[in-house]
Amino acid sequence: MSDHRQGPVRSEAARVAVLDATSRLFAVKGYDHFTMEGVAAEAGVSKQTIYRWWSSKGELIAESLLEGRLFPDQFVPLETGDIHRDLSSWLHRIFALAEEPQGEFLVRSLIAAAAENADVGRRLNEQLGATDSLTERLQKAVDANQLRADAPLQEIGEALVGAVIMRALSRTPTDGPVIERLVSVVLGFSSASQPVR
Amino acid sequence: MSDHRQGPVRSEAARVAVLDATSRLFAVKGYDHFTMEGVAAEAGVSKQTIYRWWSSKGELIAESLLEGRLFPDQFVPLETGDIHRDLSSWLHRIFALAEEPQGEFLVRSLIAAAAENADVGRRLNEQLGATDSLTERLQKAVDANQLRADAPLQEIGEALVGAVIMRALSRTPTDGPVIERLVSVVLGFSSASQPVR
Amino acid sequence: MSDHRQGPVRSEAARVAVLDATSRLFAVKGYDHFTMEGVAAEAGVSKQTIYRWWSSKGELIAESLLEGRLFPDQFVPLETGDIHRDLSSWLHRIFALAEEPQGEFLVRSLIAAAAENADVGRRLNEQLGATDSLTERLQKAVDANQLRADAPLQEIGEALVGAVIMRALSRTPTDGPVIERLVSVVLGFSSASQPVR
Amino acid sequence: MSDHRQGPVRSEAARVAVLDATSRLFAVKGYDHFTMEGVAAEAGVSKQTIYRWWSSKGELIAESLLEGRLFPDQFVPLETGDIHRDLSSWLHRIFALAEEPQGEFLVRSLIAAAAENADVGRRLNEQLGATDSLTERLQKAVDANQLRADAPLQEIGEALVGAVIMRALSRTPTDGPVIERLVSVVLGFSSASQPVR
DNA sequence: TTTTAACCGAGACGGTACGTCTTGTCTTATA
DNA sequence: TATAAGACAAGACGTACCGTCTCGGTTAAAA
Repeated sequence: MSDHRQGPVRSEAARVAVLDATSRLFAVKGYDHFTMEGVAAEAGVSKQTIYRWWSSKGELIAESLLEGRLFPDQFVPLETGDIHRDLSSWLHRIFALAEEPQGEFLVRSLIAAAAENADVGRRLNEQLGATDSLTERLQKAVDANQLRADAPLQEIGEALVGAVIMRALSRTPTDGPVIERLVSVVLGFSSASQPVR
Repeated sequence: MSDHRQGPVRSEAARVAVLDATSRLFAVKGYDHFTMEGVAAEAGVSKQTIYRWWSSKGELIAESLLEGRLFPDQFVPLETGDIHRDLSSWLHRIFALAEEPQGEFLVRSLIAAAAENADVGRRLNEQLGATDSLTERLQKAVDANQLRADAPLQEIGEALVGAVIMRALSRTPTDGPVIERLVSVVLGFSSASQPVR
Repeated sequence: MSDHRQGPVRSEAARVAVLDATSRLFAVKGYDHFTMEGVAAEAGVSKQTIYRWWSSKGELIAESLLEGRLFPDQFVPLETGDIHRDLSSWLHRIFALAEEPQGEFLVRSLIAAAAENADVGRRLNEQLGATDSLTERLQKAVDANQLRADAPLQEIGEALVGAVIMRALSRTPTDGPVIERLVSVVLGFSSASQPVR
Repeated sequence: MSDHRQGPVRSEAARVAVLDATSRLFAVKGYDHFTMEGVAAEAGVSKQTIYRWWSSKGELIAESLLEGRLFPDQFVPLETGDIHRDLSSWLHRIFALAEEPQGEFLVRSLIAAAAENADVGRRLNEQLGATDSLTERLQKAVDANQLRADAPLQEIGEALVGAVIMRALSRTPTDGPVIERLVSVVLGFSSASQPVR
C-alpha cells in the first residue's frame, strides 16, 4: 500500500520559465495588458501548464512577488540607532523605486493587481515590510526610548506606506522634504502644538 | 458673421443615461468586469455614442467620480472645534464605506481604476477630500493653536487616506481603536516619547 | 390660387456634386467599399440630402449609370455594312474597357451593383446597348439579307454581352481571336456542320 | 523522426456546422446580408473558429459552392445523341433554378459573390459546367458530325451561361421559346442567311 | 519489463469584449 | 423649407484573450 504518486514530477524548468516570463511581462505590460497567453508564449510553455499550477493571473503575480522577482529589494529598514534617519532612508528607497519612470509604472501595476487579488494585496503588504521588518525596527525605537511605549507601531507603518500609494495613485511626484515631513508626521515630532492630554 | 456650429447639440439624455449606467455597473461589476458594451446596453445607447464623448473606461469612471455618482458623500470633515474628534469621525465615515461588503468592493475597484488611469487617480484624491476640505479643516486647527504652525497638513491627509487604502488592499478589517490610533499617530499625540529637537 | 411650391428649390449644385462624387468613388472603391458617408464627404453634402433624393446606394449608382457618368461610351455598334466586322469592333470596345485593370474592376463592381439592385441591372443592360442600339444594328443586317429574317436578335445580344460578363466573373482574359469566335458563334457562321432543319 | 503534428485536430463537426449554416443563410439572406456573425450564431461556433479557417465570406461561399451545398445539381448535360435537345434540357434546368423565386435570388447572390471574390467566380464557372462537362458534350457533337470540327466549344458555353446571367441581372423572365432561340443562336442553325465565307 | 498516471507542448474550441465602421434617422441652425 | 453639420441607435466588422479541452509524446514510479 502506497500513496506515492505515479508519473513525472513537476518540471522545474517550466516553473522557472513561467515566473521569469511573468516578471518580464509584468514590468513591460503592467497589470491589465499582462495576459496568460503572453506568458505562455514568452515562456515557451502551454497555457495548460500555467493553469495546472496557477489558477489566475493574480496568483501568478503573487508568487512572482513572493519570490522577489517583481522588484529587487526586501525594503528592510536600517538600524543606525536614529529612528528618524532610518525611516527616512527606508522611505527614500521605496520612493526611489516609485519615482523612476518604469518604477512608477510597476508600483501602479502592483496596486492594480492587489486591488483585484487578495493574495497579491497581502504579499505586497509583507514585501514592502509594512508588517514585520518595519514593526521590528519601530519596536527597537521603543526599546531605545525614542518612541513612547504605547506608540501604535502597526499604524505608523501603514500610514507611511499608504502615503506612498496615495502619491503613486494621484501621480504626485515626491521629493526629499516631503519624505522628511511624512516621517515627522508619523513620529509625532512636528504636529501637536502641545502634548495635550 | 458667425462662429456657431451647425447640427444637433450633444444629447443630455444620452449623457445622463451613460453616467447612470456607469455608476450602476461599476458598483455591481467592479473595475475589470465593467465593460463598455455593458454600459451601452444598460444605457440603451450605441457604443459609438460612448466613444464619441469618452475615450476609455477610465475617463468614464473619472467623470462619474467627479459628478459624485460613485459614492454619495464629499467626505468633508466636521468642525466641532476638536480636531481629533473631527478627524476621527471623518475617518469613521470613510471606513464605514470601506467596511460594508459592497463598499469594500467599491473602494478596491476605485483603486484599480486609479491605478490604470491618471484622471481617476487625481479625481479620487480630490473626492476623498485629501486635498481641499481636509486641508482647510487642518488649517483651522492650526489657527486654533491645536496644531503647530509648521505642521505638514498635506502629508497628514495623505497618511490618513493612504492608511485606508493600505487596509483595503491587504484586506485588513478596521475597528474604532485602530482609527483612534491612526489619528493619534498623524496628530503626533502619542508617538514621540519626548518632544525632541 | 397658386400651385407654386414654397421654399427653396432642389439644389442642382448638390445633385451634381453627389453624382460626381458617386462616379469618382465608385471607380475607386468598387461597389461594396462605396459608402453613403464617403459620397456625402466627397460631395460636401449632408447625408440627409442624399437620402432625401436617392433612397439607396443602388439608386444612386443607377442614376449615375443612366447619366453616363460611370463609363464614357454608349457602346453603339458601327454600321460599315459588314455585320461581322461591326459586332467585332463593338465587342472589342467593350472588352477593351473590361480588360484594362481599372476597367475590369469597374465591370465587376457594376455586376455586383446590378446583382443587388434591379434598377442598376436594367440600366446596365440598356447602357451596354444590348437592347436598343444593338438590336437596331442587327435588324439592319436582316434587312441587308446578312441574317435570316427569323434570327433572334435579342438573344444574340444577350449571348454576346453575357459572354463578356462570364469572362469578367471568372477572371478569364480575352484576346482578339476569342472575340472573333464569339461573333462567329452567334452569327452562326461556324458551328453547324450542315444547315439542318 | 516524425512529421505528425501535435495537438487537437481540426473539428469536422465545426467545419460541417459552418458550411451548413453558410448554405442555409446564403439562400435566405443573399450575399450582402449574409454575415459572419450570423454564420457563427447559426452554426453554434465562435467567430474565431470561422476566421481561423476561412479568411473572408467569399472564401466561405466558394467552399460551400465547391462542395455543392449552394445548389444541388452539377448541371451535367444529357447525352441523347441530339445536341440541340441536350443543350435545351440543360439550359431548361439552369433556368428552372433561376426562375423559381428563391432560385433567382440565389443566382443573383452568387453573381454578387463572384463579382467580389475571384475564387467564387472561378468555382461558379466550373459548377455551372461551363468548362468541363459542357465542353465534353459539345465535343461529342463534333465527333458525331453535328457540329463543325472547328466550332469554338468554349465560347458556345460561355455565350449560353452568359445569357442566363444577363437575364438574371436585368430581371428578364425566360420561357421555353427563348431557350430554344438561344440554343439555336449558338448552334448556328438559325442566324446566318447563308453560310458565307 | 510492462503498465499507467501525470506531465508537457501545441493549439482548437465556444465565448466575451474590444474599438471601428457604416447605415439610415433625427435635430439644430443657417440661408 | 432645403441644406450642412453632425449626433444618434443599431449592429457587423475583424482581433485579442479567456479558460477548457484534446491530442500525441514523454517520464518515472508501481506492478
